[in-house]
Amino acid sequence: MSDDAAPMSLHTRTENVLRNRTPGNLTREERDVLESAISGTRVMRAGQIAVRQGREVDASTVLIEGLMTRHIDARDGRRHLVGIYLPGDFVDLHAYALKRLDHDVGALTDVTIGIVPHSALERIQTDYPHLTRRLWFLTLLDAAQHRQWVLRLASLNAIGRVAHFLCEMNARLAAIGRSDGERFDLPMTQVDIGEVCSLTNVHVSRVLRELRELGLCTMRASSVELHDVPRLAQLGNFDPHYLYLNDATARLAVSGKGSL
Amino acid sequence: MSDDAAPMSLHTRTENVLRNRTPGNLTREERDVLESAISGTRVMRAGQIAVRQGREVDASTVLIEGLMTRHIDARDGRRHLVGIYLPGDFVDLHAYALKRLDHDVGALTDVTIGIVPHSALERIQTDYPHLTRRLWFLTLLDAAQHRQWVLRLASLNAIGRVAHFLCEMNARLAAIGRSDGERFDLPMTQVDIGEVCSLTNVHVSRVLRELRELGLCTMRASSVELHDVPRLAQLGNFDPHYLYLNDATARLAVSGKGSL
DNA sequence: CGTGAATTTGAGAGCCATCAATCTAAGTGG
DNA sequence: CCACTTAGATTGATGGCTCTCAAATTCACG
Repeated sequence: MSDDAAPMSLHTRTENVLRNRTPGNLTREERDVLESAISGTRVMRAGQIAVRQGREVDASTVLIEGLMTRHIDARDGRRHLVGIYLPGDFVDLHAYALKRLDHDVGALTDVTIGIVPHSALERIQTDYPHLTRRLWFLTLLDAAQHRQWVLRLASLNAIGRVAHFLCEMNARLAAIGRSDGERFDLPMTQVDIGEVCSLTNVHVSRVLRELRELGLCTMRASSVELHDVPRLAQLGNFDPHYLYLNDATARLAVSGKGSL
Repeated sequence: MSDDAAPMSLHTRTENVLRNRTPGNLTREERDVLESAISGTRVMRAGQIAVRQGREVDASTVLIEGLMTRHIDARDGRRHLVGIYLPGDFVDLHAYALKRLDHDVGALTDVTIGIVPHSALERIQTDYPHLTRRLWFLTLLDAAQHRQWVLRLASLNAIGRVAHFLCEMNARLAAIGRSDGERFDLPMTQVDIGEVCSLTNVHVSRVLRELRELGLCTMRASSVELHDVPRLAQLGNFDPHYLYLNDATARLAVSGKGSL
């Protein structure tokens, strides 16, 4: 379960953790400590479930490469995403204190993950109060994103929801160097996007067509291009403050232009 | 700002914190420590804003009496609740690590709150690792509730949302001894409920009528009576596991009957 | 008893779901 | 090299849930 797929140079596994977030990147020492808390890495195929709802777990997962989801299967048989995670995100850090999750964690694409035993987190909690607070902060970031997802469903219509989601992905990907502020890869199907925005794939298709016809963005295969970030942000009522990005990244996220 | 409204006997201010939650109530010592972290109490009138979005804060708030909300004003002028809080809940504990909130915190009714300076939380974090973890757990409970609110909006129709919300309130109120499992006070207007469930007050009215006609529950003024908790829970796809209640309370929350 | 807030009811409209068929692209095997 | 397969995307027609607008009614309270 923990055979390293390929040797990784020191820090490459945690380089994206809290990268470009506002209280500043992790210090060198914090990176070392966190890195050494990873007992091993693991590769999973798209579609696999990493953690099942209700199952007791004794390790958390940091996503190194790929896309993962938190999702809940509703009674109607449909799957609903309540979170989506990028490289550098802890997908189930909250399992450390919760022990059992209230949702599933799955791989949306092929992924590489790092395993962080809760025993290692215990040691961090007793020995590194500052890093502990950064980890706590990470789970609070999650909560802030959840609140924004509530707001997205509550206050936006279909096109606004998709615009908001694309803006969020653009901002978060830019923070980890995977978007230049306007263009990025997003290996999601229209069904996936529907599960995020609570829309049918049929309607997602119509919305993407409208965004295309409005000249706001194009999405072909897994490649997204935002042609007018400011107007998209307005359409989706997107304000990146909830992501706690540093200033440069936040500016990029609403203008599409700038440098990191 | 911190004149105690009325003298309170020791522990009455924190008696509801984590009460009947699953890793067990706070220990006597933890209660003492937490109680002494409260620098004072404050009374606020219904409708007042306690913390404004984006404002930097250096203290958190524990709700002692009354109802508070986390809400975000959308561009369309409508207010959307992203959380609702009961006595014993920390309404903005996350401000300790976040410093600036991504939402407003307001009083839904007249409330009494306890002020917990972040300096006191710092001391707890360095001196009481176990209590720190319980506090972390509290913020994770918030996140779990947020996820369920996402799911409520994403997967349920109007009547299901209201049913789910009433079940949640019943469960959480039962945990703090404010519901007998079927009957409780809930001083909210239909506009308020609409802001929770993302419905117009007009439609909330229709939904409550339908619930009444189905014999599932009646809500008059601020008093709620659930006539058939199991059917309500089914209608709202309500499963209280996300609240991490202890077993007795969880059973009560889906059956309406039982004792704590 | 008057006043304003909250609730209730009705009529009409719009957004998005549902159902169904078609189309495209990529991969597979003969 | 092409028929076949399959997942994903697209388009059209229809319907339902909930919003909007408007008016009436009830309730709390001074």
